[in-house]
Amino acid sequence: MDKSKILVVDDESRMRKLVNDFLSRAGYTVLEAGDGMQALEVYASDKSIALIILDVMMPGLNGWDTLESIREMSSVPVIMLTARSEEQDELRGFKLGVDEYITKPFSPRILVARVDAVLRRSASTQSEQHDIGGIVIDKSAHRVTVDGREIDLSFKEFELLVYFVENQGIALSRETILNNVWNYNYFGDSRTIDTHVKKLRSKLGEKGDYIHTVWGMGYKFEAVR
Amino acid sequence: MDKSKILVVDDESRMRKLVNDFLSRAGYTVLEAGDGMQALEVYASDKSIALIILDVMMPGLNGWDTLESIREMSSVPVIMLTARSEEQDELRGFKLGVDEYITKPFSPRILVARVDAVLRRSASTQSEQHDIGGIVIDKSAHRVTVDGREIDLSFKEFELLVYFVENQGIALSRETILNNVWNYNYFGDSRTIDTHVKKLRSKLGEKGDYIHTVWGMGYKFEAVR
DNA sequence: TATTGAGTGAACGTTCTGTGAAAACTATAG
DNA sequence: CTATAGTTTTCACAGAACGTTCACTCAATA
Repeated sequence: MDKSKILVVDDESRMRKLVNDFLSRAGYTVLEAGDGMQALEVYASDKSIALIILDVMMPGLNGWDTLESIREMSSVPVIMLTARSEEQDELRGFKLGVDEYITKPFSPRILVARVDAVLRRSASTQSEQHDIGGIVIDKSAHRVTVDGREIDLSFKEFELLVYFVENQGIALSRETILNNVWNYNYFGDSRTIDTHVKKLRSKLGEKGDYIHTVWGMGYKFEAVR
Repeated sequence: MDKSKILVVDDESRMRKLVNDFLSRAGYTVLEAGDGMQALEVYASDKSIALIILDVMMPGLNGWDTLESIREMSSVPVIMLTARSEEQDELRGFKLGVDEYITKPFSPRILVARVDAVLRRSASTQSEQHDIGGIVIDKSAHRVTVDGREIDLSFKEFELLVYFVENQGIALSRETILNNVWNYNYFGDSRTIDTHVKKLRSKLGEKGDYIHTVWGMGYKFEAVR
């Protein structure tokens, strides 16, 4: 399968770059537009774009107006970026066929997960499930079973485990983990990861040592002892 | 099974588009007509249409007159779209074989559910019924029994329960629930869901904990403790 | 052995959920 | 049209679950 093309529309270049980074790393091809007009031009000249991520609050053509114009030419999937404080104009969104909302600030993991989900949905209707060495993760049900036994994970623990599993065999620094599982504007102590790892390990029982410590570096998930 | 073809008749293009969107996403093929005359033409030239959704209030031929003409050529299933204020001419509808009414505003869930129901009914004479772990839901009778004992649910409680049951095992955010169970133009507090969940849980008795809280996320229905 | 990093349990502050009651809204009957 | 009962929504508070930090201990490296 080839990489899907995604158009990111935001007036803040910092935000565009950020989203671009995350999506590029997730294997997508990313195009950027700094305002609504530019977005329309870009999309008009390249209808192979699979998904558009639209910031709501922009000078000139705002996200909604831009979307309205886009809808005149296509029903391409759209994700709206909103600030927490901004009211989500759900009615408008619904009518215009918004597929998802992402509230700033968001974690890269969530961004990528939503993008994946929307693209998957637009392709087919399939439920995402991982199964690694006896650990079964059902993302849609937000459920994890170890050797058939369901275990109870908190939100962050779940997010962290999913991140580990989706990056099996790769040594991940605390920095990297923080950047991907936590919000991009998180500035806390990276040792908080240790605490979550501890809890994860204990909740995973004997499968807990699939989470390997890479001394002086970080952690690595691998389904072996 | 191939997609059923549905003809949507409404003078407001926005409304047509909206209904089209919802139904397309649900996997139906949608045709549109902007007035009664056009509807008659479209239907006359394509009798493979499985269902017609008719707005009552239209300039020119109104919904009723249009339906009358349609009935001269076919007994195709029909759903009438009415505004809350408009009186539902039930007698007339009954005589003309109206299958369902949908009152504006409606939620996507209701639209798709009614369409599904009508088409299913028109295919076989089966009444829609769920039976999950002792909870029996008769959708057409709008009745719920728990371990054989009938319980009394309000409209919203019923809708919510049905939505949960039809999405078993999936963690549903409040956002998602609001979008699907409430009207598309609902702007309220998502905590209202908590209140309904509370009442549902208590009315379901010990089966109440089939509704699981997914902390930091939403709720999930699962017929286990 | 000295130094640096990791494991751990407890404590704290934060965020989210459960809940009852009040308010707003609807439908119904008089 | 008004009163009334029932339903839905909002609100505020209490309590639970969670995320984070900290101080300490233990382990790895050189």
